[in-house]
This record gives sequence, structure tokens and C-alpha cells, in this order.
Amino acid sequence: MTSGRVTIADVARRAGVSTAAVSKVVRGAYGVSAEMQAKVTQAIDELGYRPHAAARALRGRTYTLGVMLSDTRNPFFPDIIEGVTGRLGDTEYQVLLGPGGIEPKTQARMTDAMIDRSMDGLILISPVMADAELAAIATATPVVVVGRHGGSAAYDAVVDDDVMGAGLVVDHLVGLGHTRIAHITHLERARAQGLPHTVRAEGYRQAMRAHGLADDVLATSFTEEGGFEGARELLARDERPTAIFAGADIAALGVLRAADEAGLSVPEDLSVAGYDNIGIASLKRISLTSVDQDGQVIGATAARLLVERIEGRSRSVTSSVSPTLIVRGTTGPPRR
Amino acid sequence: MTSGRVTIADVARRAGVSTAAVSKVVRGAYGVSAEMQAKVTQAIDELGYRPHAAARALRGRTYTLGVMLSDTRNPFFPDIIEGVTGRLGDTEYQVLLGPGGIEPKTQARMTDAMIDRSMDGLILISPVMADAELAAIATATPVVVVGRHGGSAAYDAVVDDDVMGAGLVVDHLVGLGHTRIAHITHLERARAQGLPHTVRAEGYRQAMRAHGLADDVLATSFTEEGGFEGARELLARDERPTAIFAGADIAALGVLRAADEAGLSVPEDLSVAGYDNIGIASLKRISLTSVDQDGQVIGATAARLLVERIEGRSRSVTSSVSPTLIVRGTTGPPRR
DNA sequence: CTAACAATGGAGAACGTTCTACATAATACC
DNA sequence: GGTATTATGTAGAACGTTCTCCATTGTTAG
Repeated sequence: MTSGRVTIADVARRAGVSTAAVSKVVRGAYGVSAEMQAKVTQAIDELGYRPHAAARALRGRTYTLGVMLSDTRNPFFPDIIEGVTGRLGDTEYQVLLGPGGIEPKTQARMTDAMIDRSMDGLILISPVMADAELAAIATATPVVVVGRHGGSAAYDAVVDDDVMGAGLVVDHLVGLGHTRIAHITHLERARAQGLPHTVRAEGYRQAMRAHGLADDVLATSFTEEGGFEGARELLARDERPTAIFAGADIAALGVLRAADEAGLSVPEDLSVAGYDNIGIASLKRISLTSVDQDGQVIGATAARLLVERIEGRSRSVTSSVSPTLIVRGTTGPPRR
Repeated sequence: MTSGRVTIADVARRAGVSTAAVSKVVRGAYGVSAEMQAKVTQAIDELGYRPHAAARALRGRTYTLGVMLSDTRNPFFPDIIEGVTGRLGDTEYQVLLGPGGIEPKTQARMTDAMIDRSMDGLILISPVMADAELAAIATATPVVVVGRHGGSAAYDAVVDDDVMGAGLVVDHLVGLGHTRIAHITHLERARAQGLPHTVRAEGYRQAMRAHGLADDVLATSFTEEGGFEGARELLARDERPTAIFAGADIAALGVLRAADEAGLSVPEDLSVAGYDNIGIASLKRISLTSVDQDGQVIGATAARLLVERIEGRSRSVTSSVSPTLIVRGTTGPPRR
């Protein structure tokens, strides 16, 4: 059966015009009479013609945008994706996601693959590759980087204002009366700078300083286990903190487990806050105070910037999205 | 610098051979001398040549496999993706994910887009479209369907043995001494048959019958809210069940919340089990008994079948993966 | 009534591959 | 030494679009 795809030539034959004319109609280009428009549109509908993306790619647009995901497991991604696809829903662009893995090497392989497939533009979510490499990609194709501070002239960027987010948490805890507030962050592995956890830690330090309090940062990792280990260490100290602010919700869950095991009740003996406001944070059983980034807005913004860039803007833009604090059951005044 | 992509012609010029020869080397085709092989490989490395996927697509392979995801938010997908990419890691194939949404219409749009981009094959995860439409897609391109029972001659399928999984739960609960075991399922919206929840419900019924017990199925939805509402209804009955088996973990979380609110302790007053073994089920704070599908194996199997199919197999295959029961803290003997 | 111009449609050359034929060179066989 | 066979390399036609010229109409200006 070798399906025999309907081509632009088939449409042209059916409508009794040239392929060039059909192409014009399809692209909405200048120089088409109303009559031509009607004839061709009808033929397209009758035959069920759909332009072949690969053939298009050889000459111009492919109407495909790539989104490179680092960690597929991050429960925060779906929101971003939804924002992106939502924004693009009624345009001709299609979004494809590329699982890039967490290694710089695999991420590079993925972005290369996307460029090979001549995507019109790329959204890179929390890429870990070196700045130079990022810049190289950005000269090959329009790029928007999400979740990495300190942009470049070569690409656009959308970031959550992590300094502000961390500040919101500290302010909230201080307002409740806490003074010994510890922070659990992620151990820096990659050489990439400006990753969210670094900025959150810095924001925490700034806020603590602003309140005249001593900071206390412990670096483990943004996993349940990392949060658990970090909390265990913090809680074993002589003067244990009365509040722990984990740089990610998943780590905060580990902190909660450590509190359980240490027989501490939350929030009476220990307040716990996270970051990201992942879905389960709102489950009554967890009820975790967290910072919400509104991934939908981030995704939608990234999509908008990318399309603008593709369609000609050359000046680089960095958009910062303000987070909000969602107060739930894991934070409260310290027991005195 | 608009370097102008390195093409096969550049390589040919550099190596002093024809483009046809380079093409042969790149594809590892027959009829290349060792000397030719060396010359060309060197030229490729020197120039950093990478084949242009779109140009390839126009003639033959594109070495791109598409995975259509229905609900991006389903925490079970990452495992499948990992299985797929893991399996394909050392081949030339690249995997791109397409967020298809939960509507038949948007899913159809996505699969169309993937076909337009001449992907070599498609893995469809829990597609909701009608059987006929599925068959149509499968004639256009190789297809593997994941998570939908009752395959077709036109495509391969990988399914979790949901009947068995449901049986495992029922056997476990009966073994603990339960007799009033209710099941919460998802309300059928789509006309598609053979979706997991249907099969799980059927497996539950079969297993209950096998133990000589009366079944009790309530259809709400596979969301936290759905589980909550369902459990509330079940627990309000005169003879309330001593165990609730939710067809999905996310719903089981809602059941747990309902139990909390009703002042019932788990598992003493109520045993709760889910399905899918999502990541948070293992968190100590949740510790949910669940059925594990081993998404990695499912993904890897799907990838294997798809590649086989692309490379020539024509007979259709259905592969069934056996689930395992993970017993945790939410199930125990009923209080008498 | 002609010159200039705008509006419309079409021819045909790309784009970067693959792959079928075919030409040539090397080897085997008798 | 001649012929058949095999191994190796190349020419060149697709593949399905886009897009730059052109060619043909009308239409307007003078």
C-alpha cells in the first residue's frame, strides 16, 4: 500500500493550478486571488493534504519547536510544558520534547539532534552545559533558556526570581518568630553557573542578613534522601534549628521524614518549607509550605519569547517571573 | 558567521570522493573499501559533519522515533521514557516526545504532526482515540501501543497484565482477612476500549468472584479528588468496606485523605492499596501498598518492538509485562 | 491610444540526502 | 589468456517543498 502521501502536486492537479500557487495559498503569501484561494482550499480539504515537514525544512521553516528537558522526573516540568503548548495551541507551531538527561554530554547530544532536525527554535529547561556551548547553540538557532540566571546576549531567558522566592520564605519564618533557620541546598556538580539552587541559597543568605540573623547552609542534594540526610545532620546539633527551608520540595519531603523519625512534630517542634510547590505539596497528608513558581506562566513566556525571536527580534530579553509563597501546614510559630 | 551547515558534498570534496561514497560510509552500507572508509571518516571528523535529518527524511529514514504522551502529569511516564531512551541509547535513533493531551482530537493532531515530520515509528502511550483511527495511523507508520489491551494486527502492543495486578491486590487483602473490599475506578469517557482502568476493574471482579466474595465497584476518576470523593461515599455506608483498592495511586492518596478526615486509622480501620507504584508511594509518610508495573521494562520492550517493526518484521506482537505487588504500610489485617 | 504599473499565476532551480543503475577495476576460474 | 564474477566507486534522478524571477493580464495615467 505504501500509503502514497498526498503532495502539493496532487493538490495542484486537482485544482488545475501550479504547485507554486498552492504553496502560496498554504503559506498565506501575497499574490493570490479570492477565486484561487477558494479553489485550492477546496482541493486541500478534499484530498486531506498536509504539508510534509521534512520537505519544508529543506527550504525554510519546519514549524517545530523543541523543548529540551533535563530531568524528566521533575514534577515541575508538566506545568512548563502546559504553559508552552497552551500558548502555542492555536498557532501552526508544534512542540516536541527532548529528554536530554542530566549529563552535559547527553544534553548536548539532544540539542544537536534537535538542530539536525531543523527545528525552528529551542527552549532549554535548566540546561547544565557550559556557557560557551550554550552560546554556540544559540548562534545556530533561536534559543530561550529557562531556569538559569545570568543570561547572555545570544539568547533569551526566563527565570524565576529565586532570590525573591527565598526571601519570601525567610520573611515568613522570621515573621512567625524563628531565628535559627537552616537551608538545605544542592551540591554543585556541574560547572554551569546561575542554576536555581545556587541563587536560592544566595537569596536565603541575603534575607537572613537583612534580618540580622546568622545563616546556616548545608549542601546535600535535591532528592528525598538528600533532604533526609541533611535534616538528620541539622537536627543532631546542640542548638538545632527551629525551621528548615529546603531548596526543593522533594528534599523537604525528606526533611519531613527525618522529623517524623526524630519524634519531632511539625510545625510545633520544627517548621519546614520547600520550593516549587509540586502537586503533592497540596495533598492534605503533606500540606507543605512552599514557593510557587507558576510554571504555566514561565512556559507561556518562554514560548512567546521564542516565537518573537524566530520572527525577527534580535535584541536579547530576560524575563523574570515573580514567585508567590503558599503557606500550608508545615510552618508555624516555634515552641518556646 | 552563518557558517552554512556542513553538507555531505563538503565532506566528499574534502575526501576527494563522490557524495554517494560518503553516503555509503555514513550509512554503513555495503561496498566500501577500508581505505575509503578511513578517508571519509577522517573528513567527517575534521569538518564535524552531521547528516541533516530533514534531507534524509525526504528519501528514507529519519532515525527519529516519536512517543506520544497523553497526560504529561502522570508520574508513571518518566519510567517508560527512561526505558525507551535507555534501550535506544547506543543506537542511532533519537527519541522525541509529543504531548498529546487527553482529548482524542489533540492526540490525533499530535500523531499527525509526528507523521508529517516523517518519524520512523511511533510509540503511543495510552491513546484514547478510536480503534479505527489507531489502525489508520498504524498503516501509515510502524506503531507500538502501550497500555491498551486488545491489540490489532496492524500494530504491536505492550501491556501491563492488569488483570493479574488487580488479582495480586485482592489476593493480598483476602489473605490478610478482608472480605469487604471495594474498588474505585475511573469513569469511562472515551469510546476507546481496553484501557487499563477497565481491565483492572474486571481483574478485581474476577478475583473477588474467585474468592467467593461480592464485588463493589465505584466509578469516580483517577485524581486525588476522585479518590477522596469515592472513599467518602464508600465510608458513609452502613456496612463500610474494610479495604479500598484504588485503580491508581493518585486516587489512593485521596482515599487516604478521606480516611484521615473520617478519623479512621490506616491500616487498622481501613486498608488502602493503589496501582502504579508512583514515586511518592515509597515515601515513609505515605508508604502506600501498590502494584508496580516496571515502566522501564515496558518502555524498553516498546522500543525493541518498534525497532524490530521498522527493520522489517510484519507479524504483529503483543507483549505482556507482569506486575508485582509492593506491600507497604497502608495494608494490614482488619480490626475485628 | 500608448506607456507605465500593479496584480496574479507559473517555471524551475534550489535544499541535502538516498539509492538505482551503471562503469570500472580486481580477482577467480578454466 | 580470455571470460565470468565480484568488489568498488560514481552519476544522476528522485523526494516535496519554497521562492526568485518571469510572463501574462488588467488598469491607470497621460
